[in-house]
Amino acid sequence: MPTLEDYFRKLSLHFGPQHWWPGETPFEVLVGAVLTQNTAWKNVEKAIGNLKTFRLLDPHKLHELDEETLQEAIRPAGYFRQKAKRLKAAVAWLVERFGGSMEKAAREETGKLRDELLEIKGIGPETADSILLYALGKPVFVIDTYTYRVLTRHHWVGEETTYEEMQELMQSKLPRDAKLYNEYHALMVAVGKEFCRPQARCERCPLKPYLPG
DNA sequence: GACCAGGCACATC
DNA sequence: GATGTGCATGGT
Repeated sequence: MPTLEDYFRKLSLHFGPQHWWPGETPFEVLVGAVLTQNTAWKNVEKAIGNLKTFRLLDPHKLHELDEETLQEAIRPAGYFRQKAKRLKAAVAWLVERFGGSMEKAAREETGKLRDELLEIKGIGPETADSILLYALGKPVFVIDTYTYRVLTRHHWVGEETTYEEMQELMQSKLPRDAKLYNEYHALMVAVGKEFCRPQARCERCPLKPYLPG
């Protein structure tokens, strides 16, 4: 019976290094984490490209920016009215709590940061954990729709398992290592995209044979 | 033209 | 507590 570490090795061999998160700075990762909610990354790239073009990809700039202008800039990412509000809320937290510095934020304790992020309207567990892991380097395993699909299809967990339970499973069975969680989650997305779509053909999935279930 | 995409908050029973 | 719905653009 394969272990989660076996899965990691198989995925690494098949897909190679993933170089996640696709963003140049911690703040860009935070912005991307909000914009990618239920949205293809391709669309997020356009939105972030707009922000860069107008030199708006900066905590203080975004904090001062009016919401309508922000909406227009991020329109390609979809749900642009909601996301403008959510981004403003996240940026306000960063500016007011840490003077806009992701480096300062990274020095705060992980559990405290997670609680604070979850209090922000529009930031749920996945967005919070993506920020913690990929922007702040905290050892937190991110569960997303692909991770959920891979774990359930391979019978690691049942369909009804909650976010926190899956996260706890991954973290309890793997060493507490941000680099490992980073690469592992990225690989989950890679295998999920190619082999674990809703109507997927699993024949060539590198994770076969599945666990018995 | 359906279906899907690195979710989340809120309404209603 | 569980179940349903709105949010929106863009690629396949």
